[in-house]
Amino acid sequence: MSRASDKAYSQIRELIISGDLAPGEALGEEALAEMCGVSRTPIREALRRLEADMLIRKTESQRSYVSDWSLDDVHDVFELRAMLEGYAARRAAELMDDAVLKALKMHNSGLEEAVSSDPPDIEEFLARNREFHALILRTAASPRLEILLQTLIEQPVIWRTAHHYELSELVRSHQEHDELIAAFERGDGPWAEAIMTGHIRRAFHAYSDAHREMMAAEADQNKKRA
Amino acid sequence: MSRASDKAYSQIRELIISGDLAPGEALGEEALAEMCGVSRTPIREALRRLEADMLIRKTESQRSYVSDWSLDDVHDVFELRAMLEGYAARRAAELMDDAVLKALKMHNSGLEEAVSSDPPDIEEFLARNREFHALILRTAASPRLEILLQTLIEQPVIWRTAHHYELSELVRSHQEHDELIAAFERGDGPWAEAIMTGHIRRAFHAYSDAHREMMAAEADQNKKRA
DNA sequence: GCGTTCCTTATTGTATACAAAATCGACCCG
DNA sequence: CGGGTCGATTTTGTATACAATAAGGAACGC
Repeated sequence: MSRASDKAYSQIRELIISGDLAPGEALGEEALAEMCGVSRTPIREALRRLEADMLIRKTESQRSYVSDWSLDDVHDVFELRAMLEGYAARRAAELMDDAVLKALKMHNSGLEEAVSSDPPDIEEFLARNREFHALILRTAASPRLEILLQTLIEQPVIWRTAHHYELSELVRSHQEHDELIAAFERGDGPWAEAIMTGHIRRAFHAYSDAHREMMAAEADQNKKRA
Repeated sequence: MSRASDKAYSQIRELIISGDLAPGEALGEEALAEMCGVSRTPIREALRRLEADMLIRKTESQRSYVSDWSLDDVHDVFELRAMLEGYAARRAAELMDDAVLKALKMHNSGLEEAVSSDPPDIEEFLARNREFHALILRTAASPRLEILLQTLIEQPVIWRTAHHYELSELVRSHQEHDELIAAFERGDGPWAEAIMTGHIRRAFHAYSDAHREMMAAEADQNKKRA
């Protein structure tokens, strides 16, 4: 993180994920350079990486914009995640050991706490959730699978929408994690895969519902304003 | 392809895929710059892209080397390919149209010709095979799937080894393609997926056998030399 | 002889200047 | 008005110089 290009990368990345840089927004190299306090050279390197992450896109004339996502795009991503994370869970179940299992239980406890508190601590929930899934992925011991999933998981639209999930969805997530842990304890790969696939697919519908709600609320506000 | 960084990218990429740059070999930016007749700036950009393609790796101190692959790595890649290309085939079967079907048949005819000629035209076989699979992938209509598979498919170790496949393997490949086409004609997604998964998994064993042969032959030569 | 330290050298990281290309707007013509 | 062309301005691409950092090797002590 000491190199300027790394700093620029994480800085711009945060701005995109937090939504401070809105989808579709233009990203001029000069402006970013000034913002990050570095020259254009490391900015260009950061932009390349962000493009590989699919967080930005480039027009045919090489100008950079924050990626905008259609519902179809999101669906596409969830389909792939469901398959790949399911596969990861199956492999992880076969390679699971006690230390990892213990860590998973810990993350899921933290996740439950975050959900149970009033009001629910969504950020904490998301952090624990991320850790939980990352740990499973690492346990699957496939470096390429890890790389492939990275780009699918780190999607701002999805994280932002999570703040509008129903509480019941969050509780259900925690329960499914418990069931995953049970599958891991028994080393039952196919079971773990089935739970995980369902878990991700359900997450898509939770996203889809929350998204629809948000759109409706937005349209409502626009009507009032008019 | 007009930009210097693009030229550098494809030039270096070709050298890696052809094997002129051996696995493990160091890639100095200065040296590459001179070789390509451009400055280091576009070279650095090309190296980033090649790293994303997993054709090169970088040490912790940021030096670049041509990727070297263990058999485990190759196995890992084939497992993922089998799953993802299987999925692509299923989707493609559901979205197939006559034009694509015709093109697939054409490629497979070309592939058969390449196999039937004496001696078999391996380069032609590989080219047609690539086209065949690429067309299926495109028909699956999932931009992200396409991106993910790209990095798994374009692996020099695998292409190079293909030259040592048994003739019977090539014939079998052509037959499996025919079966895939039959599944596509009937729009039978699960059938297409099953064939494709098997097709890729068989390809791994063909690779593995050819690789073992090559290793044995090499060891033999070393013994003679000593 | 082995390991360590320090210095030299090679290599990568960053900044800046300039070249090439694209966008935008004014202006002109139909 | 609408459309198109040209040019000014912005933006990206490349080259080069310099700074920072890591590798390699010599000299030294143990």
